[in-house]
Amino acid sequence: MTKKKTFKRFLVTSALPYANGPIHIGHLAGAYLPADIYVRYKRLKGDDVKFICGSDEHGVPITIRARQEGISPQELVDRYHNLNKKTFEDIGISFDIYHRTSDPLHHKTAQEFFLRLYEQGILEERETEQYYDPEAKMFLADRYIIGTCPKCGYEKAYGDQCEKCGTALSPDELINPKSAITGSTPIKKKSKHWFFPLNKYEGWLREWILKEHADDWKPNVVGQCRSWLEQGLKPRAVTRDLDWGVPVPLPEVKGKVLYVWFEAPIGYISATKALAQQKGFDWREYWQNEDTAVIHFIGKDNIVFHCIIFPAMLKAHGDFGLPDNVPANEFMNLEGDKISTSRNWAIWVHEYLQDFPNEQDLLRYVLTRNMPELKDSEFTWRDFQTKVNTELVGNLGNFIYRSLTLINRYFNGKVPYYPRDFVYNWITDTMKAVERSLETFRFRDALWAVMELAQKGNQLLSEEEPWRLIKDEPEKAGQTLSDAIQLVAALNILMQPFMPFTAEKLRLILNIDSLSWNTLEQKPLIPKGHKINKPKQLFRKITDEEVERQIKKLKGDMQTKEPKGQAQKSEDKQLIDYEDFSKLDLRVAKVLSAEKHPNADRLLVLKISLGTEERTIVAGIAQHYSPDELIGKNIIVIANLKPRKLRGIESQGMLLAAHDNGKVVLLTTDKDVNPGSYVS
RNA sequence: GGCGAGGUAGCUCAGCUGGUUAGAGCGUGGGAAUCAUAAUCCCAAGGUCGCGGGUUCAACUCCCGCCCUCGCCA
Repeated sequence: MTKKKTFKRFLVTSALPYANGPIHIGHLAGAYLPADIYVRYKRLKGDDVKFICGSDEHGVPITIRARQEGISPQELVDRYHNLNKKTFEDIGISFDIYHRTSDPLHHKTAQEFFLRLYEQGILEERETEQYYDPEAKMFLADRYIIGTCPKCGYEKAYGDQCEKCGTALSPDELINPKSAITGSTPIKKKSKHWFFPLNKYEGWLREWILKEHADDWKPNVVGQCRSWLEQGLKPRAVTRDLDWGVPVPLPEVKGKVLYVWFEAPIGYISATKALAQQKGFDWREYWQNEDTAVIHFIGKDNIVFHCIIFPAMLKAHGDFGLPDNVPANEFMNLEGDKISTSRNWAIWVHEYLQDFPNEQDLLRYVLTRNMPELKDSEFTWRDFQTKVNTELVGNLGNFIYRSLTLINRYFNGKVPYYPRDFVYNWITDTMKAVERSLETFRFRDALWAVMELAQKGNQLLSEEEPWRLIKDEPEKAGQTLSDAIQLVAALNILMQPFMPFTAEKLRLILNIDSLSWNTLEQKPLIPKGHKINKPKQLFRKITDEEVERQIKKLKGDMQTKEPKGQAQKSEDKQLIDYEDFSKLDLRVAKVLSAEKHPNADRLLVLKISLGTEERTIVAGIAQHYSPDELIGKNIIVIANLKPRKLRGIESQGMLLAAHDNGKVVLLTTDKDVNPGSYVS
């Protein structure tokens, strides 16, 4: 924050989620939760803020997916638009509007934007030659062309890259190219397109990002932009040949739409317009007025679009302001692995809401505590449990509950005295710390400052022991509890942006209605004589069983997916010669001992005998076999596999097992044979 | 391969523009307390700050090289 500008209005956006799948915790922690916290805070302060989002519904992946499922693209996006809209509502992401890019208003807005650039002569017209699938009647993006890799001979290389040998390819290099969609042979076809000359904005972008925003944007954001700018910007096609999307608004043009990268971010503008229509304000105040701060919350994969491409578009258009900040987060990993939609390695938010009904704030809390603000972070169910049980239940919930219980018991629910001065100091210090952190997008720090206030409350109670004072010096006990309830009231306001559901519950218990941020400076927050309601627990503990069930669900989901992939792979496997097979040294081994791997849930460490020698092997079968039932068994191992460390323990071989729909069954011998016997 | 971000206590993470004994939470060990969902409070132990050089009176913090992770690009 180099210069503190004061803004009259805030326009906050979260990345438009692509409407071909549900929302997972990585999305939430990256772009939605931080934005929501920020917006809720701004609203509490009484600032004028609009929170904008919506579904991104165009593009090739959606058409492919719809084709696979035998439904129309519109049906597909309807499904995920509705699901995601509801998911966001249920988890408490308080968008002022959740719009969608298939809406006519967006089509119109995007087309007008295009025409403005077109009429100003900014767009460059070019004719290109591309592959075309005559059966599907569509042009093919590089990755939808499959053929034989000229380098390694792999038959299923993509038009942009061979996954086998890793070489970058162009579709022209592929031998025997086929359409990935219909399998037919694509033909070359000429097509006319319009390009946006990004290169012309390079100098301006350098100045704007690397100089003006070098200090107030996050280092990962500036760094990523620098990376792009150093490599040089090139003109980018604004249009493409496709029938699903925003049609190019030129009379002679048919079968072309605006490219998603161009049209989707305009969705922020369309959504604002839609909201303005509903609420009756002028949308231009939020996009075309210097007094408005535009803030885009996104994940790190989206930096280039929000910091380089979209600003260049806005600049080219001429009427728009530019984003003031783009606080991109890094990624959240899950149980030691990257979140992956295709492998189903994810916690889907709508499923969390089913498994933990009315416990939105537990997830919101843990995701915020571990938000990937500065680097990739890690979510585990164990950690979820620990944080909920120790911090939410043990610290925050406990302080509030014991304070209210005591005041209820000893003073009939009435606040007996006015607080002492130090309480006001604690509260204003916390308020300032939270403000400072939130204004600089340090959500974890902000939340922690709140939790520290609760801890101070616990310390106060421990030191002064009102339950003891009540016997001989009841007025002192009353003083302590009057202090405590001020802290509870402050916490109620402070937690509001992070845990709105809990804040609402607590508000009812406290029997208060004023919730504005300014109340934190009010003396007292709750007056003497105020009557509170009977307290209830705000949080509950997460049990070991719940954690285990979730972990099992996560891993099970993945396993049920695997067989499919493996079956497909086995069809892909090429025929081999006997020499290839004879390279394998397969042997019978006897299991001497087995124990759990100290650092991995899924691994067992086996000591085996090969007759002449003993070996250690590490096998991923802990979920299917207990160590005890393995001892003494004959198993089949590959004895000449290169040794490899698995979670710190070297595995000197590999055992064989059959895989069936998530079941794993060891191979063994029909009759007993000596350890070390060859298998062929 | 190029560029960017990161590699800090057992785990999850903070450490601004270089400056006294590198921090927090959890976990671990010990103690106090019993109002509170065996929750709370106090104390302690735990780190070659990825590796190797260099600049400096002084580097986790700057420079160079290397290794590893993630991302973007080709």
